[in-house]
Amino acid sequence: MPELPEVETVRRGLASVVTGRRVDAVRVLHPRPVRRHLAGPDDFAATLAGRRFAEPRRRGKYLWLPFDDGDALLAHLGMSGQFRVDAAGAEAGRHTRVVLGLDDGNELRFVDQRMFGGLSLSPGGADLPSEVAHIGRDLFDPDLDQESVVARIRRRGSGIKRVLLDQTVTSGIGNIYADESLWRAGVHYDHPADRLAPRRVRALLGAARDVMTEALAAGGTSFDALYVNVNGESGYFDRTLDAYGREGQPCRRCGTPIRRERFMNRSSFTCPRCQRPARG
DNA sequence: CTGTGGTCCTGTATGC
DNA sequence: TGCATACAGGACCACA
Repeated sequence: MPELPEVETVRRGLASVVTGRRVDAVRVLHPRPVRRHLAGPDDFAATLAGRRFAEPRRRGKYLWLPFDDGDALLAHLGMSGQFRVDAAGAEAGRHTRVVLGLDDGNELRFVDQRMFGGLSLSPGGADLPSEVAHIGRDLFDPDLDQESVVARIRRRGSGIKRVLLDQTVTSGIGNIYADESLWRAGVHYDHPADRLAPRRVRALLGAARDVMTEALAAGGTSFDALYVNVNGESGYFDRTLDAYGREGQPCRRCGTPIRRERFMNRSSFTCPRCQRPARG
């Protein structure tokens, strides 16, 4: 489940291997990941050929590979998307969906089992694709105005986890890091956002930034082969998760068994003692 | 505008 | 053994 630290790990991996490389032939093996390219898979392949990559960029969970002509290849990994860089002759896995030949004999391969992710060409999108314009700045963005994020969060009446997962408020947080941040800050997932004091919201955002910084240093979180870096290696941050996936195991702060509950049609892991629901 | 719930996808795990 | 069902969930969209 690629969230900000995993996408940033991929971005860094791509930066060292695709920057300055020219795209040769492109093969689309499955049409779904290029569904946002309305002119179709063949046009997608033809329009990419011959362009040269600049340094990959990211906002939240969106990743884009600018070309030196001002356009960009926009990517979202969805649930299970991966970028792999392999020698052109190397065997490709069965979930390989799009292959971009590069001018150094390598191939950039977009691999995606569940195909929630995808690629598209963003005209003029080198600096910030229009498709990403509605996404809020993430907590690693030097231009983030944190106090305006705090204010936006506190204008919302829904549960705080729903607001954390709203990528237009601040981006990059998914189900795993939402649960981890809430655990660290001692906040219940369904606490109405507009009933959290400003200092608690600041603490929550600080916790989110901390946990994602630590995850990034560990190369990202992974439970299986669904998230890997561009060399096919998994991160190991899952060994240090405090809440997510720890149902029945003792809270590392107070020893109370972690509880799993359904919220927004997904699992939420909380400590029933450290994260009390709001009263009323 | 805000809030909510359905939908897309496939592989793995579990139940009968 | 085999079939059906649940589950994983990010982004988007329809609708109240």
